[in-house]
Amino acid sequence: MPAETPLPAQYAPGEVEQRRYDLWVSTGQFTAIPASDRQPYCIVIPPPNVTGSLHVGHALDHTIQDTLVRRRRMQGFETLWLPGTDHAGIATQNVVERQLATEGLSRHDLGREKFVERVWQWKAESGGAILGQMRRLGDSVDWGRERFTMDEGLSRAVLTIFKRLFDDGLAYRAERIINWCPRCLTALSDIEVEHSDDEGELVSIRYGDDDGAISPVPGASQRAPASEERTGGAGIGIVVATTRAETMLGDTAVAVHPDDDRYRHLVGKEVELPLTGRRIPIIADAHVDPTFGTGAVKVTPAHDPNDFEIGQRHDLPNLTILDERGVITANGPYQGLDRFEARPAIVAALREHGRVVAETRPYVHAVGHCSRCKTIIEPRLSLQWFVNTGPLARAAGDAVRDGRVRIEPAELAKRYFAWVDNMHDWCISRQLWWGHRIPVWYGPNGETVCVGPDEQPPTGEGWHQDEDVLDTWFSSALWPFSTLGWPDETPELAKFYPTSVLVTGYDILFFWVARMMMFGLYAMGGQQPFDVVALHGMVRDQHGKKMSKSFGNVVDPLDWIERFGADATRFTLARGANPGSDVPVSEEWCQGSRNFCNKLWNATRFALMNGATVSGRLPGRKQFSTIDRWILSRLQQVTAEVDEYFDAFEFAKVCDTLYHFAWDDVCDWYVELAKPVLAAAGDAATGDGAAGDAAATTRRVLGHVLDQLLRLLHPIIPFVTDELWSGLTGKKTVARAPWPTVNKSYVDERAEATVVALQQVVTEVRRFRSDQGLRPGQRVAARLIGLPAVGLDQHEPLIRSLVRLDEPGTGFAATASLAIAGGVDVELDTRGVIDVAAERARLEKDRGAAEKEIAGCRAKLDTPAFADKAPADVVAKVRERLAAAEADLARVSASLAALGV
RNA sequence: GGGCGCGUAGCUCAGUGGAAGAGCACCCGGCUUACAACCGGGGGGUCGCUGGUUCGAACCCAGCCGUGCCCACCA
Repeated sequence: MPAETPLPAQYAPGEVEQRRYDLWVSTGQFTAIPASDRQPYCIVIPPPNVTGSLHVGHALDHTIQDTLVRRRRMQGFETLWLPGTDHAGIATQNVVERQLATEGLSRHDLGREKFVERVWQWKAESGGAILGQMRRLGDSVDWGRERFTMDEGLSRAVLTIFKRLFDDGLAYRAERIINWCPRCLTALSDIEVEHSDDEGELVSIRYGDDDGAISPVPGASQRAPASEERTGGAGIGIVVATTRAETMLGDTAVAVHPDDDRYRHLVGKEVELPLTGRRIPIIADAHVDPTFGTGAVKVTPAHDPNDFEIGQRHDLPNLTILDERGVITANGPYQGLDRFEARPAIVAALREHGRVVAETRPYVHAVGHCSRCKTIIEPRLSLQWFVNTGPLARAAGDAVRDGRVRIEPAELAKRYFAWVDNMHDWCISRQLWWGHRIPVWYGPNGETVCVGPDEQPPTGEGWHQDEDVLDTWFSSALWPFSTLGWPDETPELAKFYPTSVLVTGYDILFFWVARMMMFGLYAMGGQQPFDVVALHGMVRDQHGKKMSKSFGNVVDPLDWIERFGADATRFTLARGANPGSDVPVSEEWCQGSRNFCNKLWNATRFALMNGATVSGRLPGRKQFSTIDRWILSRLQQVTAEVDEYFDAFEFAKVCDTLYHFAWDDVCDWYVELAKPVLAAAGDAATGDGAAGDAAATTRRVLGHVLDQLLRLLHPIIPFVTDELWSGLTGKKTVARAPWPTVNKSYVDERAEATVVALQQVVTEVRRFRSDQGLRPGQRVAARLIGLPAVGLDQHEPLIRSLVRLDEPGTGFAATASLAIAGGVDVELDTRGVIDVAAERARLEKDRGAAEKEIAGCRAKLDTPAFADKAPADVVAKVRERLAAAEADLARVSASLAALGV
């Protein structure tokens, strides 16, 4: 008799999720204990911006991390998943500045101190919303160890490392050309600049005297014979090409290649700069590409990085003609114009003076934009702090090269090397107020003092601190050890550093991963910050398109959690997560995941209604039916595969394997095959010993398989599995239940082969029934032939029960014959119901397939080289296939004949 | 300009030397009391193109076509 079950027929995630999460936290499931003697496993979360909310990219990133951590926890590791947020310099400052703007205020109205106070206030009130959202997703982070990149401890870490870099000469201040955002009004590092191919206008301008002018080379990039380019005039003139005409106001030279014969005679002379009357030298520098344009370059050291370098080499003056907002400061008619207003104005003026040679032409070239606000970057000469990345980057590259750190997938290591091996110095100062202020004081007599965390800054007349703050990625780079207590020697640091794995999207390989490597190795005496970098892709829509608001294809994970459940959301993401590749998702797929959760729910519900048991040892081998041995064998195989895929970060395959095992093997076959066994015991309620024992064994095996399956799925879909597992076992939570291990003694290939044969028989009969249009309830008399040969003699009643075949009674007459692989034949008596045309079509299809197979096998075997060179097992396999196909053909032909055609 | 991928069923993707696979979508039949968020059955692909290597190629090699991404200081 099926027992009553407390479970409703459908899984309702909402209430379960909240209850389970509270239970996990209140019972300390996520709390790490540094003093334990368990093996450590640690992941530090990529700290989301404190301004952020949980988007689908976080959901993917967190699902992967949570899955890894939960599995390790079940495996008995001392696990720590450390949560926290990033102060996100520009982003946060912008948020608060916008808020101020609604009050008609700017940050300057408040002043630095008040403004920073205001940001902290904002953070206290509305920052970190994402942390609450992480609970919805089920993140098993240790909430007792939450950190913030500007909290006291981390600030101390920042000051400590800065001081060390300064003392080692690796942090330095210099006047350089940096990337400047004229809207954000701050310097940016190279990676905060995004390049795009924009269309500009290449203008050729003649500098100097008319008669000395040299025309641009026809075809622009062809080098023309030098002799023809020479002009004999006494005046000096030269033609340069530029896309940024306004910068000519800041030119301090014209450069040509030293070996360029066209210009050799001009080097060392001066030309007059149009519109200004200034005279500037013509210099020779190897940087100039003689094949580009005219082979002569205007040099603007204060507004172009290359020109700056040239200027340094030739001791040219740096003439700044733009202010921090990109407005012309040079005296003259253009003063006060924006750079993009000045450009056409200057081209027009040059044209008026007859200085524009030939026509201007459209020119597509890479233009840098601010990654935050998309404003076009203005290279700007200014005094900034830099990190000399040379030795740090080399160490960061070596740690991967020598295998101490593994990048997964390995192909992305190439990108990593390309970057760390060609890194420029890192500009770390930002002209912002929100962030770690640079701990350097300048004295009245030009002194520069870097003040460590435990030192007092110099006092007295004329001393002042550097106004700038550090790049937000500076503190992020310390995250793997600063969060564990560095620079103190804490138990956490001793236990959990190096961290085990760093999970993040490949898009911040450069921003973050490489820098953590540099600083981790530097601060921790050459110890890497993590052993493995597991990179995942970007979440995309079901057509592989990037998610964007303008496309309207953005998925809100909280919406999915609300409608389909956190587990369904997680499963959908994990199911698409192949290492390093992008993850397509769609609402339909999330529905499918929800359905899967519901399937598990109902399978467990069935088990509970039928008294499945989970306690005590499994019965001895002799008690198992072939079906029991099959499912237990499959379980071992699945457990092994899942472990293998987990270790390779192949989450998609973990999901796929468990999905099919759960749905196909457990639900569609094992449970269906268990029903008659359980029903037989029910029929013999008065106590048929054999049927009762078989049912008890089935209950125990079903309970065991579900118990193990729920454990295997728990890291991916923690909520539903925990609810079901605790219902099944009566225990509180599966969170720390031992992870399943493979028991090889349960591997049983014969049982697997037998059940495959059973499935073939059943499927074939079902196909026949379907083709014949037989009602599900309609019973047909049949004779099953050849079952013993495939080990199915014991299971004939089971098969009959599954496909509703009666024993061949008196008057049985075979009217159809199903030839099934392995020599099994099912003869059916379908008098009165058979559809001759349908049956003929079915058989002819089978005949065609058999004939094709035979032809294929023969062709192979008749190739002499095949027999000679192919391995014996391959040849044998083909012979087997041929024999089977020939047998099939014979049976099908006989059936067709019997059909009376 | 340099580098790295990818092209397999309508869609998204597995498969990387020996019989073309999955999920979803589609078609047919079913409320068979765990589940209609389900069950059973089915159709559908010269594996981008062209050559080559091999007894054998979706898989290895070359070229081409298409497509995506990353890096980049050619004015």
